[in-house]
Amino acid sequence: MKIDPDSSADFSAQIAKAIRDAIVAGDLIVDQRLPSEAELADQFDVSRPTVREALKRLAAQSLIRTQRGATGGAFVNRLRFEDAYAQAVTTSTLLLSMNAVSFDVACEARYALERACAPLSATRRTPDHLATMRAEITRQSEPGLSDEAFCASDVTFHRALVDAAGNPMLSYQLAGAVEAMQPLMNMITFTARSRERIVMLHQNMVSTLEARDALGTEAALAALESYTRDLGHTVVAERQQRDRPTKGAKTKEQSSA
Amino acid sequence: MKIDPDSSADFSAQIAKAIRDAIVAGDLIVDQRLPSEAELADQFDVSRPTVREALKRLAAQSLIRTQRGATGGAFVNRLRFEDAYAQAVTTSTLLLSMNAVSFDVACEARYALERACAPLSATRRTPDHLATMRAEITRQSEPGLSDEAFCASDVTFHRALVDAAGNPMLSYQLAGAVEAMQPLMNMITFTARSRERIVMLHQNMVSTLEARDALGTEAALAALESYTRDLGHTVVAERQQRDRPTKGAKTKEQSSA
DNA sequence: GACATTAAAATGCCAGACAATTAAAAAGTG
DNA sequence: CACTTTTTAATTGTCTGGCATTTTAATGTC
Repeated sequence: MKIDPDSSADFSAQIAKAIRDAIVAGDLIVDQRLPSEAELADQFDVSRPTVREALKRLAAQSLIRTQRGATGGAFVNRLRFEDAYAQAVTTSTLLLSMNAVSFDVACEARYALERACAPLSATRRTPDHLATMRAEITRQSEPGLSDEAFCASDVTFHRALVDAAGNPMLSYQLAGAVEAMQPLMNMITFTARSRERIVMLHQNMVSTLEARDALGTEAALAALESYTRDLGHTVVAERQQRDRPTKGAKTKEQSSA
Repeated sequence: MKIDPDSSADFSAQIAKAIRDAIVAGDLIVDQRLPSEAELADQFDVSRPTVREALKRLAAQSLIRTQRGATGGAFVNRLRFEDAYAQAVTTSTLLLSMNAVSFDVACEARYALERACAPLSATRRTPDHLATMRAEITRQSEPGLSDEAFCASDVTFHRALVDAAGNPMLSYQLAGAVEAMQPLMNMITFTARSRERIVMLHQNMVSTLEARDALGTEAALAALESYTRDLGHTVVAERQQRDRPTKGAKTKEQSSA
């Protein structure tokens, strides 16, 4: 293993890339121990702090884990779906908040993906999934429920719908989309939405799932999307009406809380 | 800002988390300069190398960028879709190769997601998208094309299909799924597949897109999925027949190259 | 005013050291 | 011999201090 001193990239970035490539290529397999930091420093001909910076980069991506002690060291980590969720949610959240993605676009993406699960979920849903969804519907019907709790319950409900598809890869891809949307949806719609209507649509979804009616589930999701996007338009329109009269200020509908 | 010396996590992990949370929460906005490493070391009451490790963790996630020189430092990075692609592809690739995800499951997830784009793509596709797809079909028809080049062209084709939906969030979510599948699909199907058939299905897709026939596009995708999964089953069956006669070994159909 | 020089600030990198942790080896003990 | 305790070695985590490099700003000179 060698690195290029003339490269524009930092040593630590180059070393991280070399190790990452080795992992992706399968040259380093799961649970395999990497050389110690001192050995790596020798191999790459850099100092130990530089190696450490490289290892921290990989740790940030959950590609390795480190253990202290005599038999410790850095080990290739088995990347689990749960580990990948958190990163996907953070990334999606920042993509949404930093790129002026409109509520409409985010909403469309989310429901398009979710509808992709519907046929599979209708086929494979188990009683457990239905029970989870029903429990969340019950929760959503409680009068004293806070807005935060309602939204959290909403996420759990939709996660169950996605998980019912029985495809972990699909669940992973959707986790980011669904969870990242939550703060955005909170902010836009919690002032205006009708919980009764949402609960009704959720009930509709569970019924169609129980009947293994894929088209019905898709239709219910489409209805929920339509309602949510209408809400978004209404809120945006209200804001424009409220903000515009005073001045012609260019108000970006960008969230930052 | 403070960190907990009793926590099980490393200082650098805690510091990275604190800064990451501040970015996600919007307390640090895009292009804002973080305090210098020395100042951060003072604030968190740790040494500079520890701060540096934390910053490298954030850099690995493209959350910050660093600049040298007098006005240099660490700046909050605007996370772009392109930056997020690479991470998503790496993560998806490793998820597939490390979690014994079967070809069938991966394939199902990929085409489910892709079908989710079909209605949008059929509505919004531009002549540019159609031209890109046609160019790739032409390329895929060249007799001397290598397997690698054929697969790369296949990815480009499907990327165009996804991009035609005109939703960057959707494109981002699908980039990982489509590109991560490439190595897996290569390995499984390149021995057995019929390029003519794939080209035919691709042509079918372009035609239906041009006609803005959403259902037709979905059907073409479903046909391609069906063909691909059949191929996968055939290859797996052949392998089992080849491997089993010698011994009753439990051969995991797991890729690692 | 234009250009060269210098200074300052910041990251990138290094050497060496010590602390903390962990497991294995060694020693002791009944 | 079996068991417990102690020691030792390996490894990561962290700190101190320093030097090199890069970039901008200020300063001086003609």
